[in-house]
Amino acid sequence: MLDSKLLRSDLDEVAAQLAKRGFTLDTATINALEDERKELQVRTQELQSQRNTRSKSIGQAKARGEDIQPLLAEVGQLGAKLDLAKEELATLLAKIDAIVSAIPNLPHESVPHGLSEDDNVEVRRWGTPKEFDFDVKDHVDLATALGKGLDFESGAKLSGTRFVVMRGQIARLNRAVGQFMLDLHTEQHGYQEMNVPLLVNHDSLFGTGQLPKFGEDLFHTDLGNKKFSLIPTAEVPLTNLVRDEIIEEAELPIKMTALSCCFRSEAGSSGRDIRGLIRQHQFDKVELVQIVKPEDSFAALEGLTKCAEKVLELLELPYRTVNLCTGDIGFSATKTFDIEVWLPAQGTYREISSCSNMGDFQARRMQARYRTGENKTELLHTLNGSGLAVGRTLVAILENYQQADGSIAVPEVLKPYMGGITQIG
RNA sequence: GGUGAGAUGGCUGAGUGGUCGAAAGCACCGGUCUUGAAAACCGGCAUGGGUUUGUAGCCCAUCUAGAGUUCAAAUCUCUAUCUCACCGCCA
Repeated sequence: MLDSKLLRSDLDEVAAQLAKRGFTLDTATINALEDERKELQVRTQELQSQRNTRSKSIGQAKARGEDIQPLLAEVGQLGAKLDLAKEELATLLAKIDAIVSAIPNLPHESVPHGLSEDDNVEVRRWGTPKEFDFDVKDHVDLATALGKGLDFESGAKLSGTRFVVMRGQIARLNRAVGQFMLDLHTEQHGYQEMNVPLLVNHDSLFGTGQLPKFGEDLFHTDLGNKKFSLIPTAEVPLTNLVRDEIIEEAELPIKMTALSCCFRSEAGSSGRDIRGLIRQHQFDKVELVQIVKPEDSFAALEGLTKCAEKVLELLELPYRTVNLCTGDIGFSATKTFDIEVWLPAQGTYREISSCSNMGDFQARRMQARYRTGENKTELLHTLNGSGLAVGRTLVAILENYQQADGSIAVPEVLKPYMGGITQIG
């Protein structure tokens, strides 16, 4: 959510910033509604003020034992006028709120301009893709051959397309990857391990920006009067921990990590990445979240991104890091780095982590604040990133560590998590 | 699932229709005192919004949330949510 003061004072500048990310702001409509709002709100508050003072005088007159009938008659018509004004105002505010809630965050000045992913800027590259002296297989063929380690047919039978059953050492490898990441971030990077609900309420989804605009990307439950949604990422519960809170400055920064299942409807991507583990309805992910003071957030983004990259470096998987352009960053983000891992079967780098600084955009929606040294409350900044997506890491390991006979070498750092075995198959 | 009790400012907690945005205590901030600190004393201290050149003033809203009664609601009514206790069921 953008600052409503900014929208009032500098609407044209906001529109110009948003245009950079391909979002057209209807300034004429907003201005018209805003004028109406100003007039109506002032009038409503004026009526309320009148009612308050008269009610007060009735109380005082009664206390003095005077006849209050004339006063009652006078205040009578006020009520009807006030009710009408309040109703009109509520309708108008709801209309404005619907528009403002759907406006994305402003891109930071360090974000490259561009309208599509072609304009993203690579900022660094690590590792060298391995040369294979045999025909590489993709992760589906590799894992299927290993005792149906990845079983998409069973996934389809149990649930449907975009679901998978993992079996044996592949299932264990998936668990090992998650454990390894979690241990790294808690033991080396100073994040606190968290375990959070996978079903959350609508307030939480609004807070991080999934609602109202992106409801169709989520799975929803509806049990009587309880409406929950499955989390698309642990960013939602972790970040919402500070919703409606005032944090003491000394407690900042807050750094949290969680390994969780994530659920996505993939409504807009039918036909994309149909094969394999890349785009599933359900997958594991280790999430990194930081809650920081405003002046620290861009440095924190660099640090958080580094933590995610470290996972790939320890796994010895080549990657590149990309500064997303204005047209490619997400709704709530002011700046985003994507980390892409090398996949030999596709001969390309594929996204495995997305690290974003949300600025105060989520904090304003959540009313997440901190108390400054001067005893004032100020909005926090929130950041999050995958550290990493477990399923996609599994894909990268299978494909990068495959050997000529179809077996998979176990990455050095994962051996303790795999009971000491050195290869699968 | 059943029964009962609750939900008030950063925390504890008073307040059952009329200057209540809310007593008091704690915490916090400033000051006096002190070589310094503590104690004591004095003062300050909620949030969101509107208006405005204004972090001035004025105004509005907020005592879990929503709806209602009333000229007037923290206070009365209804609904929801959450918390606690006991019972039942259960991984």
